[in-house]
Formats: sequence, C-alpha cells, structure tokens
Amino acid sequence: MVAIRLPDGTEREFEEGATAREIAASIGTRLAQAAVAAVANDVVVDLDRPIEPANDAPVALRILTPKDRESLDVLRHSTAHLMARAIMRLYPGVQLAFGPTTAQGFYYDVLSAGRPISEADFPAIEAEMAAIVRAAEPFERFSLPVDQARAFCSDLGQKFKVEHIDTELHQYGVLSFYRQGEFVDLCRGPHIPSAAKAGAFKLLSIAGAYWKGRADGPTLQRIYGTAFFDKKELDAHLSRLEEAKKRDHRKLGKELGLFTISPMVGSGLVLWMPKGAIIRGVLESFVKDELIKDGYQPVYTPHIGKIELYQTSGHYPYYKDSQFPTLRLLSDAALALVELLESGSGDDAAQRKLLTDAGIPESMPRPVADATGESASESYWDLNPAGRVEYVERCGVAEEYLLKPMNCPHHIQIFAAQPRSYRDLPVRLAEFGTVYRYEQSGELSGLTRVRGFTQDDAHLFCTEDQVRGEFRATMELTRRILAGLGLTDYRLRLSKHDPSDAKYQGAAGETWRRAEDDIRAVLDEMRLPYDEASGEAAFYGPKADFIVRDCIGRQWQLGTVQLDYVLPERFKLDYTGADNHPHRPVMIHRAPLGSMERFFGILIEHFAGAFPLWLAPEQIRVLSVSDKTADYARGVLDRLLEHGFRAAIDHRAEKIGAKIRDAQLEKIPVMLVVGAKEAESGSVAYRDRHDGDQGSMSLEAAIERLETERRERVVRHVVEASATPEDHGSEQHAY
RNA sequence: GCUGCCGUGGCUCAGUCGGUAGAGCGCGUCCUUGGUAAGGACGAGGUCCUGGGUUCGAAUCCCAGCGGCAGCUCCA
Repeated sequence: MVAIRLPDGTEREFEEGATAREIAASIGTRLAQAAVAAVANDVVVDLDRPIEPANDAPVALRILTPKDRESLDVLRHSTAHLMARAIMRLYPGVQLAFGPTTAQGFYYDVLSAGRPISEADFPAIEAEMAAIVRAAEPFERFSLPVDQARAFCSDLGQKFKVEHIDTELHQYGVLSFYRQGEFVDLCRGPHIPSAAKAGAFKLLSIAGAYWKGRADGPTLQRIYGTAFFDKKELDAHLSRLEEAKKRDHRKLGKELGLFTISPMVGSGLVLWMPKGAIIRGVLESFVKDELIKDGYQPVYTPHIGKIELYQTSGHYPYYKDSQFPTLRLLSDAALALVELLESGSGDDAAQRKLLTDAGIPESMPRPVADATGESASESYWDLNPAGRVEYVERCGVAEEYLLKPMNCPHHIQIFAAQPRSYRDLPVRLAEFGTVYRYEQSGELSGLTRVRGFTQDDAHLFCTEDQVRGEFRATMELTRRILAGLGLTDYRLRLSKHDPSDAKYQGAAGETWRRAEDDIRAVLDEMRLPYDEASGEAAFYGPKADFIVRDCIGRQWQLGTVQLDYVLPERFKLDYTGADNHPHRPVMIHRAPLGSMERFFGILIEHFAGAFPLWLAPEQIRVLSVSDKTADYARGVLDRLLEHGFRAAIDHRAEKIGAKIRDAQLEKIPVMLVVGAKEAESGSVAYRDRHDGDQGSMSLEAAIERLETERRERVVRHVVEASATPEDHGSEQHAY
C-alpha cells in the first residue's frame, strides 16, 4: 500500500502501483479528465506513472490541471516533442539535440540531414503537428539500462543523444524514454498523458545554436515555439509580443528622433540626436546632483591612454580581442627610415644609422604567430624594401595608445597624483567617462550593446574599515537613482569569481573571499534579495549587479557596484595611516546607470517613449485653435520659456484635432490649447498626455502645476518593464 | 565571430513569369481658420544597399562585400 496526503490534508491509502490518474479518478472524474500531470513530494511526475512510496511518511500528492503553473512547462515540453516528431516525418534523417522549455515556450535544437529548415516551412510543420494532436496518441514512458539505452539511440541514428549519454548520463544506471507513436526520444519527462492535451501552439522563429554551447562544434538549428492549453491564452501571448515590439527602443528611437546609428560612423557607435541629447543631459544632471550630495568629486580624463597603463592594470592583453587595435606611433628615426625606404633611395649605411637611432635591432626573433617553420629569427637585411618597411613599422614603435576600455586606470592616476592621508579617505572620483570596447559584430544591438559608451562611472578609494559602509552607500545611491526614474523592476546578482576560470588567476585568495563576504554582508544587511552567480565577477573583483529586462525579455546589466582589492595592488597605491605607515587602499567601482546608452535604451522601453515631464525633450506644446489667436499663443510660449520649460508652438494651418493627435503621437507630456476664450481671459486649456483635457485655468495656475510636476520629478504611468507577465519556470526572480 | 533570415522614396511596405517602380504616412505649395486623436487639392521625392556575374534585358537569378534582425558564443 502507498499512503497519499492530498493538498487539503487528508490522507488515504492506495494499492501499490497506483498512478496519479487513478488517485485523481478516486477524487472525481472531472479532476481525472482535467489532469495533466501530478506533483509527488515536490517532483512533477507523469499522470500514468505509479507513485513511488516514500520511506515512512505519506507521499504529498497534488494533481496538476491546466490551471497550475507547472502544467504549462509539461505541456510545452511535450509540444517540443510533437514538433520534433513532425520534423522527423517531414525531414527524414534529422538529428535531435536538446529540446527544453523556456520561460516563454520551448525550443528544439536539430540538425537536418539535407535542406535546412526555414521559417517558410513552419506552416507545414504546424499542420503535421496538428495531425499528430488529432491522432491523440499517448506519451508512453519506458526505461532501459544505460548501455541498452545507448545502443538504442545508436540504432535510431541519433548521434547527439549517444554523445550525451557518453559524456553526461553514463553514470545513471537507467535512462528513460518516451514513445509517441513512431517517435521515441531520450527524455527525463514528465509529459502530458496524450497528444490530445496539446492544443494551442505556434512556431515562432528559427536561429542558429551550438551543440552544448561550443562555438567550435556543429551549428544546429534552434526552432522556437510556444504553447498554451487555451487558444485564447496563445493569442493573448502573441499580441503581447506584438505590443512589446512597439515599445522596442530601436523603433521608438527612430520614430521619436532620439538617436541614430550610421554605418558611415560605424556599427555600435551611437549618434545622439538633439531630442535624445536633451534627455541624456537631464539624466546626467540628475545623477550629478545625487553624487554631490554623497561627497563625490567630478573629474575629467581623456579617451585614450598609453598601453603601459593597461598592461599595469591588467586590461591588456587579457581583453585584447575585445578592444579596438592600439594606436601606434613610430619614432622620428623610424619614420625617416620608412620614408627613405619608400622613396627607394638610401644606402646601407644610411639605413643602418637610422636603425640605430630608432633603436631597432638588425635582426629579430621571428614572432611565433607567423612562424613558417624555417628560421627562428629574421634579419632586416634579408628583407625586400616592402618587408623592411613592415619590419620598421613593427619594431620602431615609440608610443602606443589604447582607446580606453575602462575609466579606472585614469582615475587611479588622479588618486596617485598626490600623497594621501587616511584623513583624506574616502576619495570618490566621478566622471561620465566614455569607453570603447570592440564587441563582436553579432552582439551589437541598438543601444543595449554598443562599441562606444559613456559610463556614469566613479571610483572610491577607501580604507579597509570603510569598505562596508562605502559599499552600502553606493548601493543605496544606485537604488535611489533607479527609483527616482521609476525603475524598480530589477533583480540583484552577486557576481562571484569562478575558481576554474583562467580570467581569475591569482584570485584564489583570502582577499577575494573577503570581498565576496563583504558584499554579501551588505546585501543581507540591506535586506535585498539576490542570487549568486559564479564566473560573473570582473577580473579584479566581485560585484553586485542590477539586472533589468528589455521589452523582448532579454536581460541586461545596468547598475553595478564592484569591490576591488586587485588594482590598488597592481598600481601599488597607498595612503598614510594613523600609524604613519603606508597602507593600501581598497577600491570600489560603481555605475548606477551602467552606461548612458544602455540605460537610455531601457528607459525608452520602460516609458514606451512617453517620458515624464522632467525628462521629455519637448515638455509642452502650445496649440492655437486658429490663426486668430496665434499672437496670444506666442505670448503663452514666451512665458513658458521664461520659466525654463522646453516648449514649442504648433502654428500649422491644421485643425485643433490634428494638432492634438500629432502632439499625442510625439508623446508630448502637456498640451496647452488656446483659442478665443482663453485669449480673452488670459487662460489656457490644459491637456495632459495621459489624463486628457483638464479644462481651462489661468496661465499662472498652469505654470504652477507644471513647475510642481517638474520639480518633483513626477513619474507617472510607468509601463511595466517586462512585457512577459506569465514568466515562470527556470528564471530566477529576486522580487 | 558562427548559423539563418532580411535590405525598394524620410517612414511602413507592395512589386506577377526577368521587360527601366507603386501605395499610405510624412514633406512642400495653395485653399481652408476649424475647440480636444487625422479638412481638401496639387506637387516634389527612388544609384531598388554596394560591387561583380548570368542574360538581348536584372529591383527580380547567382557570387562577394557592407549593413540590419533573431539566436548562439562572448561581454573588464
């Protein structure tokens, strides 16, 4: 007998081997009909699998119906199987890789034997899936010992499954399979009992993916889809996706004239248009005001720095691949020699003298990279003129600069420029510093992933005793700034090092552990929920990251606060302590917004382009009902400008309805409509973008209202930052 | 970087079988002076991404490059 405890607390006994379906049936036929799967002691199981008795205690059993959140994952995973089955029918010889569920649906990675699958094939695949659903065959589970399972997959010709067994599953004694008609797949389950339960599904997109994420491995086709129990839910989901697209910052940025990216300038290099620049300027002032309150000191530093600076900091050559190539300047003698060679004149003696002047040896060890296998060194004199020029350009570099990939080395030089006492600490140096990183072309995306961006950066130099207090203050500053912009839908991540990653070599120490403990302590003290992620730390230290989603559900790191014991060591920074001995300071790197570009992108989507009054590029538009009141409208505009508002006037020969519509579409927060009535009484008809017509009021009253809204930085009608409310499953949410 | 898809007026998109390009919006001019989300007429505007190739002939077919999108990989 197996003892079962139901959610209402009642306990009942069933025959050994009883299935969840049978138990459901004993409760009620309707429950059994609606059942999709079950949860036995917190594990989701198939409806038709016998319930395993637990040691002594009764098994806590819950029957899942389409109303339960867990059911959706089961359905989607099963729908992935249906899709794979349909694809197998239409594309014989397809190799199946992985087919999991996601927060939004499911995908299956496949490798087709012949013609690749394209989106044009979706209708055919969906039709085949529909036919499979109509056939309503059951999902049948069976198990095989691991060696038989391997042979079975091998017989099926599924080499990815075989490899998966060999590399990861071989330690399990028994592996489970699911059979659905002619289709069998290695799978842990659970599944819906029958294809008949699958109802509303849609294939969404297709993209490349690597087998087990390895870029050197074969490229698979990943086919995305989603599924719901109810067609209405599917339609609602699809229309939500459509809505989300309308909020895409790339689309809104173009429509509202906020920014542009020109291939002539370069991919990932953002051009801020006047309206976008206004918003950025307001944001920067907002942040600066907060920084001053917290004792930060503004600094400015250049966009480039000598290569030696980054060699000391460790940024170069670690991150050589993600940096723009260095700027190499030849010495005068080397330049003269190149000129000489290119002019074709110059005897050996002249060349030898210039080589000496330039400090270039006459023979060099051959670089390993282009070693052709023969000689281990190359001599200047063995080369033809073109080769000699190349040689000189390679060896005659007097100075080498790097576009800065980070601001910290520059700020460190400011700290190090004068002797520091413990009394001076903490020193907090802040700058909107522009940095350049050569991101892979496939990574670039609107404003959220770019190659040149400005961080709202600052570096704090403090004593060990001050670390926790300063770290906490920076966390609070970040939260304050984000909250001021109405951004609260983020999660926090404690990014730790990964001991097995070469990037953190030398990180295996007491200081790293202490730094991670410090951050954890502050987060706990502030009662902030967070999750921890290994391998996400910067190479110089662990960090606390603020992560938000964009309108299509992608997650981005915005604000970050990082603790650093490494760079002060590398740069041998010190301050004089109370004991009159030198001590090493600790650094905190922090950027509440992260980068202006990415933050702006997220903010556009957050407000769906409808910026609050204090941020809006054009805050107020005066709409004259007709030309007859144009002069009065002009007077109203002047008063607004006097009060420091960004206002404009619409004097087109259009009807008032058209002017309102256009202002509305341009997302102008406030419209002041003026006609004969208003001109007569010195009033304005106040129209709010969100709340509509507010009626007439005196111009003074309107200005008063506007000033209040601006001063208090009122943030209203914030659109949910996530377009995906039905999020569930594997995603972790700290909130 | 990899895989797939895409590239036509400022924007969104049509464009048949290979035969020198079209709509709506926007823009300009004129008419209209209208009270809370689109008044009317006329007009301008195109190197069909770039470069090769096939062809009597290419927006259309092929190749390469550039750019974009989705995903993967990466992200100090």
